Amino acid sequence: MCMNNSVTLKDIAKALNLSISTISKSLNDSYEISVDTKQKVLAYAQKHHYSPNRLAKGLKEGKSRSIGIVVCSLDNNVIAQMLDGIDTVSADNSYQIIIMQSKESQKQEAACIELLYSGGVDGILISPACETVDFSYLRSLQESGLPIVLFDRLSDQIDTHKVGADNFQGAYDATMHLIKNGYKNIAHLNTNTTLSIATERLNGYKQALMDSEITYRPELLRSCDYSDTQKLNSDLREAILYFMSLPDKPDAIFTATDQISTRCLTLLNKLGYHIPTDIALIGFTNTDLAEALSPALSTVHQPAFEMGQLAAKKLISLIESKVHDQEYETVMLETYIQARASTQSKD
Amino acid sequence: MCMNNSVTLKDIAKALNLSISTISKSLNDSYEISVDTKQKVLAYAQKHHYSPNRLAKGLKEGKSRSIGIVVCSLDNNVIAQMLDGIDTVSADNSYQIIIMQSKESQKQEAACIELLYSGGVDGILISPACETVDFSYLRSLQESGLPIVLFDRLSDQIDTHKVGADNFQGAYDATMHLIKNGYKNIAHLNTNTTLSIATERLNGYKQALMDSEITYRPELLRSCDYSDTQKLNSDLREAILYFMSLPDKPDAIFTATDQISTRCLTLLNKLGYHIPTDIALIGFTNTDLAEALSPALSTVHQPAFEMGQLAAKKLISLIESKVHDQEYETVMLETYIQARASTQSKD
DNA sequence: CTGTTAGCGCATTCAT
DNA sequence: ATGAATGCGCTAACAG
Repeated sequence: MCMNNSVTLKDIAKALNLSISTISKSLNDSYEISVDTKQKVLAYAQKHHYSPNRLAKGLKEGKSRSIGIVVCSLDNNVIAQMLDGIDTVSADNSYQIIIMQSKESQKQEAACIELLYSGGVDGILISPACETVDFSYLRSLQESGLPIVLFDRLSDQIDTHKVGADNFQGAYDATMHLIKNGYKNIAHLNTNTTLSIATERLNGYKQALMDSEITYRPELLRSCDYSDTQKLNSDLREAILYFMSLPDKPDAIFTATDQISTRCLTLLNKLGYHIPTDIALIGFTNTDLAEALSPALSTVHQPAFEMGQLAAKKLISLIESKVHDQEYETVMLETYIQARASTQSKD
Repeated sequence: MCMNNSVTLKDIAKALNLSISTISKSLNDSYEISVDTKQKVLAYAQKHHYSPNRLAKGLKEGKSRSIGIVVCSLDNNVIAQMLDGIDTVSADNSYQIIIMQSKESQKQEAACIELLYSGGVDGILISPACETVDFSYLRSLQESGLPIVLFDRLSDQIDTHKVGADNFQGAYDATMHLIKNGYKNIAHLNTNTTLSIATERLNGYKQALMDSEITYRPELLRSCDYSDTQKLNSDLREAILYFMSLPDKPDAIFTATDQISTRCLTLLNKLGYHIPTDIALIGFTNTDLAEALSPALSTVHQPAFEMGQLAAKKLISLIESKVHDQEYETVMLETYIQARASTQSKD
């Protein structure tokens, strides 16, 4: 009987009057064991619900068949979809997933990583906290042999496999969509973080303007504090009021994140602006409810589930490859635009 | 160096020319060790980022300081909030959480539980799959000493701590809210599952009708298949069309789950019905976007985060209590009604 | 074909 | 105050 009273090899050995290693080999279908013995052992094991102790196995084999995941938050639409993708692949490959939240704090993130590392995970999947600028700890773990894959929020501070969305293109497409639909004065709401996804989305926006020969107006860009919902809401509110107070006010807004997109819509409604006649709106978001919103919201959709799947696949391949000399690659999955009423053509 | 190249007791012992047990005792601040030695050991350990191997520790101590969680799906608003609550409490108490999805399949759920059990988790938090009717496996684990707590979806097939929402009252309040606002012909959309939360919500609805002296009309109750989104959508569509074709058609719908509520709203809009003039709508859902929907959706809100927190607390107390003779209790957390445009008063 | 032994990293009991 | 020895459950090298 082991820690949780389950049957162990020893128990079976005793019951069957065989040695522990014979049992182990039988259960692992070793060629050394006679068919007869194997059957006896297997039968007993099944009858008594034997299942190997993963802790012991992990300790012995130097791995735990578990993957550590660090995300900023669990209560988040897009992240939930990514986790779902990660879990699908992990489960298929018999890896358990251990999930931890950084809550956007670099310090807490480090604690998560440390805990996962000492917990003996075989690898780590991480979407860094927006605070995180220092990747030296992660790098040091990597150098000592721990496979790491970045997903969603990427960074060039560490050399490894990375799986994200093509944020530049997504932002470019969204802005172009607005322009094609007759909107020329396009504001942009982004986060005040240094995350690459923020910069890429901003750059996509700028490039679309440039390609359309629309002058970029710095006053139409506002960066909002992401630290908490309260602060985000007040920043957004302020930004919107500012935009609408401009002499040459915008006729459309492109929003850079799930949170910002949906909250912006809510705020515009609350402030009494009519979408899209007063102002059009398109934003990054994965919510299923986009079409049920008032008005139906045009969105840039990220392949979140697929990102999770691919990131998990990359990590598992890293874990299971003996030679660690594969070229690291960065994959950017395509986003797509879902046009709805909030960006109805002006014509 | 252990499995992931981290420093072990042995390494420190060798480096400091001391025995392993001295190192172990120093790090555990044993009274047997001199202050001098302790300091030396501690200094070395910190410098080299020693962290105990959880696998080894778990194997030795017969526990892993980890909690297994089984939910039907990760990609779900309400569940994400519950997981967030669970994680908060778990992290505070230095427990890692291992999350698995049953995808509503009893078979897969059993596999999850087995995996968690053999993984040496100290306890299991489970919200059973809607397919699950047989709790004997879970009971047998419990009998062999594994602490188990049910949350959200409860069952009387197993005797343990249970944390859920007061579904009866929530449904009662929602129905009463409709009645007070002048709606008398109230339809109800529920799942076709045998889950107690489904029955409780149905009973709350019925009781409210009864208390208001409104006759319950069986034709105004439809149960939809929950097996997949496709099926759910088509069932809902059919149900709505059926309701609206009735000679004495309903003037309001009360929906029993997050999925049903939001999809029902989307479908009503698509089918061209105006809410609430053609038909009012209130439902269980926790989405932040309720007020941004078209129209703003009245909801029954569940304290999902708190449910998660409380369930985790209960489980940890079960794990850490030496004597397993505490009385099991079932806690039902209060829901609350958020009234919005979709149930505007008829007057 | 089966059994013995060793060792993964740790805590702990029992010497010294 | 320190160290040697044991065992948690498992696999694997080696012996018989």
